[in-house]
Amino acid sequence: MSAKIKDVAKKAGVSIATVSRVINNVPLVNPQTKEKVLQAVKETGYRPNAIARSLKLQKTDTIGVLIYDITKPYYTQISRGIQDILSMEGYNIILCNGDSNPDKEENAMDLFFQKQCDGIIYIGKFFPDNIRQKLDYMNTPTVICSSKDETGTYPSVVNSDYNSSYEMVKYINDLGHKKIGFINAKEDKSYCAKMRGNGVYSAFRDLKIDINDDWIAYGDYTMYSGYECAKMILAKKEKPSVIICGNDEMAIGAKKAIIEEGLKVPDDISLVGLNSLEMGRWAVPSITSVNNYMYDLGAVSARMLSKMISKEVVVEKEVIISHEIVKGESVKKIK
Amino acid sequence: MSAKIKDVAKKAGVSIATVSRVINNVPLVNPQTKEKVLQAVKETGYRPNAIARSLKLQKTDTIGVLIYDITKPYYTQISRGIQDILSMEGYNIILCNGDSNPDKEENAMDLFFQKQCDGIIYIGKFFPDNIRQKLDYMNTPTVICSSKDETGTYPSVVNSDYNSSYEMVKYINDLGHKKIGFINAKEDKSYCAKMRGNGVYSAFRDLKIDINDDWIAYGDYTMYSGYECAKMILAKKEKPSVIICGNDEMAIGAKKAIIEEGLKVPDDISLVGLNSLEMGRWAVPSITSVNNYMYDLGAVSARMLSKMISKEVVVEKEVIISHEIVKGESVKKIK
DNA sequence: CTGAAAGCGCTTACAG
DNA sequence: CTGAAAGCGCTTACAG
Repeated sequence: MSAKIKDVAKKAGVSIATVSRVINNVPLVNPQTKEKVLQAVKETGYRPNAIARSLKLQKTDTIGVLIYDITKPYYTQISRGIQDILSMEGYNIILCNGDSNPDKEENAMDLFFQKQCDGIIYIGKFFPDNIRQKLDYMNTPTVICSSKDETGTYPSVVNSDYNSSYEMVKYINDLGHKKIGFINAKEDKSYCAKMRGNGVYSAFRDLKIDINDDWIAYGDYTMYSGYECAKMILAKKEKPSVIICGNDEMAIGAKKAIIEEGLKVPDDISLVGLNSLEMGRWAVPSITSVNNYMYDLGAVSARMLSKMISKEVVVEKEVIISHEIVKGESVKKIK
Repeated sequence: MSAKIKDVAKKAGVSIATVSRVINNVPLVNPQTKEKVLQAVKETGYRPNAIARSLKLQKTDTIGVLIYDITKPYYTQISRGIQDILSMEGYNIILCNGDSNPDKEENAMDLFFQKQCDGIIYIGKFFPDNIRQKLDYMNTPTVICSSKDETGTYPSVVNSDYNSSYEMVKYINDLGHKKIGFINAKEDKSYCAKMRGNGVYSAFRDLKIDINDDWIAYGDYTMYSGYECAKMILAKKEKPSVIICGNDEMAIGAKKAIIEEGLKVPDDISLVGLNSLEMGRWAVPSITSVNNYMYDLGAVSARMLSKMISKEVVVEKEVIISHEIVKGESVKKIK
């Protein structure tokens, strides 16, 4: 059995109240007493039981993090940003994968509630109503990361997907591209996909770029789906001069498809992504894409949550993380 | 304020003991009483406080998972395997990144101890002595994943790195390669790197393959380091016919370097990795590598820990996960 | 079948 | 400056 506060008290010849005060650095303790206690702590190897402490204090220093799928690089980066900041601020993390599965997500919320989490970060493709309802009941400080609470109850931290996608279209248009293909993820199942779609189509409109339905396809952000979608597009009689992919995974899949068709990137077809990943930068040719600072997305969410927990006023209902176009080798200038 | 067991008891007109029995499905409760309680639970939205429960029961259903860096694909996969199994078995997870940093690792162990974790999974490049000492004191069921406790105190789950590396050398040798380069990670800082190195060099010896020091370089498992190491090797007068890379990240970096030198993979230089990743399979050309079943590595660790916690006898001191060579397009047959 | 009570390991207002 | 005691929200052996 490991040492309890009682054991330390006995060894030091004081009450458990005094031991507690020493452990928690409450001032007014006689230096000699303190010394005795510290000595007893050392001898017993005592570490306070955080569970007992939490029960008394009604706080756990634990944050529930529900993430779509830790395995996807985009989310992995976000989660690392969250973990680093939260751990710096003295919090620890219970992590669950939601997989956009309502049951898993609700179970995670119940867990966070029962575990008395001091705060919650929800990271998913979109923010569903059933989770909002749970949260309303739970009444725990919560930040929505990478999607948005449309009711405005919970603050959110998101990418500047609309703007970055718009700029990307403008960028390739400036290089002479008018025949533009677009492989996006389903826009009704993902907030990112919706915003990226909105940005792309707005730019099409403003720049008078015709939409060719033959060149539009929907994947699911995986490499394989990018490959499949590109195959479909390349099977049409006329081919686009560039394909925009909703993320770099799909761009990498599309690249493979293009090469398999005996075409070259960017000589025959240019390729861009809308969310830069390390592997996109190391691909040959490297993928021109958008750096969304995923790590910062997580870090900012964590800082915001930490403020909310300490009752600091958080005025922002929505923080939009900036972005940057990362120029790779996958785009050719036309004429 | 959310409902406590007392509120439910009052509403149902019973004692808290009875509510507790209903919640925990203790048989001998009168069906009508049970019904009343269930009704009161529903009306109040009561969820038992897991912290209070843990304090009384002296178990938290929480597992501390210390992982090297959740951001690296190899570890991400392991962590997902752990999370899926543990969550199926009713456990939740506190996750920390160790970064091979002794302070971070020790802090994580203290956290797991104070949070009264029922079990621990340690996933690092190697298993350091300071952590073993902490664990000895903590006396918590622990599994070491992807490295090994050389003292044999804690069971470990590892890849078959020695065998897979040996086989890989044999495979390329069978294809006619005798001039073999090797980019590994530092063998004294990582158990995997050591075993992979041992396998490669044993095969060199058995197959009478000469080691050319010009073709040996040490990276750190990142793409960039693979790139740098390959550049170094390619700068020598004579070039190898194939380069073995300790993992696929380094292989992808090396590929970039080879192409930048105006050479082709596999026509001029073949390339293999020793740990297959999805991105390696989608690279062009795809990387011949070893599938180490990283997800299973995590899953098996989790199952083993779960058994240990429920006092089932775990006889294995070491589980070695099998592997499979994944043939890609990055190796040419010579003559 | 059900309730009163002890106790899990802490913290802290209250007295001294 | 220090200690006795209450209490955080549960579970369960004990009585009835």
